[in-house]
Amino acid sequence: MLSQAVEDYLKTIYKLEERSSATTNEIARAMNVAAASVTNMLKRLAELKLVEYTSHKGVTLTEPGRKAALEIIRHHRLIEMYLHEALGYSWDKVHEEAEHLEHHISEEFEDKIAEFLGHPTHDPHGDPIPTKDGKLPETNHDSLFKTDAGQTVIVQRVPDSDSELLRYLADIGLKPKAKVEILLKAPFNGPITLKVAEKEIIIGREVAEKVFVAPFKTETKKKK
Amino acid sequence: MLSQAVEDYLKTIYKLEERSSATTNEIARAMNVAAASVTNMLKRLAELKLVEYTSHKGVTLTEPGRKAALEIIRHHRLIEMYLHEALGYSWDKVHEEAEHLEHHISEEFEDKIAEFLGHPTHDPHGDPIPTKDGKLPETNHDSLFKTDAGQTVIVQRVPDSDSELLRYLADIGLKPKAKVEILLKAPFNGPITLKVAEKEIIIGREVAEKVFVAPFKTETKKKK
DNA sequence: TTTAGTATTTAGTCAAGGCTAAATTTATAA
DNA sequence: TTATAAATTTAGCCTTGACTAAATACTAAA
Repeated sequence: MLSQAVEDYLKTIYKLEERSSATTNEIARAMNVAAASVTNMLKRLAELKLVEYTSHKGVTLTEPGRKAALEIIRHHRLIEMYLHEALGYSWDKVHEEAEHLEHHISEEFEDKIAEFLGHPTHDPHGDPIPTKDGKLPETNHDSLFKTDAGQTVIVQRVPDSDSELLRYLADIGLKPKAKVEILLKAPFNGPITLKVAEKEIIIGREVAEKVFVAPFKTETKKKK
Repeated sequence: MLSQAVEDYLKTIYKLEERSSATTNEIARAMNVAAASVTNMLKRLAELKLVEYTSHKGVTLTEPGRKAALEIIRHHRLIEMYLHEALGYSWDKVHEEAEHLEHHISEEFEDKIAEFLGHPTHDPHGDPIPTKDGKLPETNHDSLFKTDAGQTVIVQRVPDSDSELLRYLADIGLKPKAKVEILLKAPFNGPITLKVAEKEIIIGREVAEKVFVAPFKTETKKKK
């Protein structure tokens, strides 16, 4: 069994690899530990064959490393969903609890809650839940910030770990599946005016960059 | 926050104190660690003011130590109940999962599952669940082994950690709340014949010593 | 009260994971 | 190409919790 620390490193590396590549410093920053600690751990992970490590060049996950990372991510997102759906946690509180529990549940627990939830594909923040055999749908949504005025979109995903942001987003209705019309974008990366649930709201760049959306398609119903 | 190791020691000490007193060797045996490791830990626990430690004399929990132990036990038993009731775990599997989870849930989680369960007083094995303010009802039941033939009793409690035994007990109907008539006790600590749910069953000493019961009272209904 | 046996503690190790400070490597800009 | 900055690694240290082997303390029986 992998230690919690090892699991946390793998998860972090996985997420960094998604965006670009995982270097010592980036891992250190993401995990809030000293760079020297990371170097140590990377050597150990390499010995465990969980990563490919080249000194001064960063790391990449091996196949077993990737599998392990996805397993933890599956735990995390299933637990978030379970806390929200079964225990009535608000969506800004699920991340922290899941952050601990993800390392300590058994396969049986995982299966039982997945079953209970009807094998969900996404967590409450719109993040996809890896399948048990380690598959994760490709998702590559644009942020609200990059979307042009005049478009109508559906919110797909928001960040999961910033409670304050999540409370704000819930407040203004920017939750996954919400329909959003982009009314106006002020020049020079200024505020964006949206219509959400019949209400007009104005958000700034910082928030707009963190809300990911996909185009709304009217004729999504396939009536054959 | 206390480490998992510290919590496990406190829990073990608490349970040993219930039966008699907690000595280095007994703790070592109960936890499956070397006695020297226990000595080390006892010194640390004493520094943390969680136990009173006198060299060569064993330990007793201080008030904060007792509180902490009861909190873990509350977690454990609530989780067992939750796994059983909400997730359909069989009663022989709840202990092991709870053994891990008990260290990693938040106050909020504790409260949410207690709420969900309607603030239960006992876990699936009949062990009492400490209240949030650290109260635990006195329980001092006799075992089936110590009960005389001819008596009718109600099962109160069975051990929680022996899966095989639990499966056997479930099989023959010896679960908490079951009504049991003691038909016959063979001499020289021999087999005991019981009537449980209209069926006659025969159990040996080893099992009888592990099932705790209280006298059945017909007129328990207080109709004023 | 001596002695054997048992319980306990001491001493010294080890691995995991963290840290800081110093050294080194790589990258960049003049 | 060379100086400097930034990234990374090395070296050495710390704490937690485990271990074994050796020393010591307690207890009970002769």
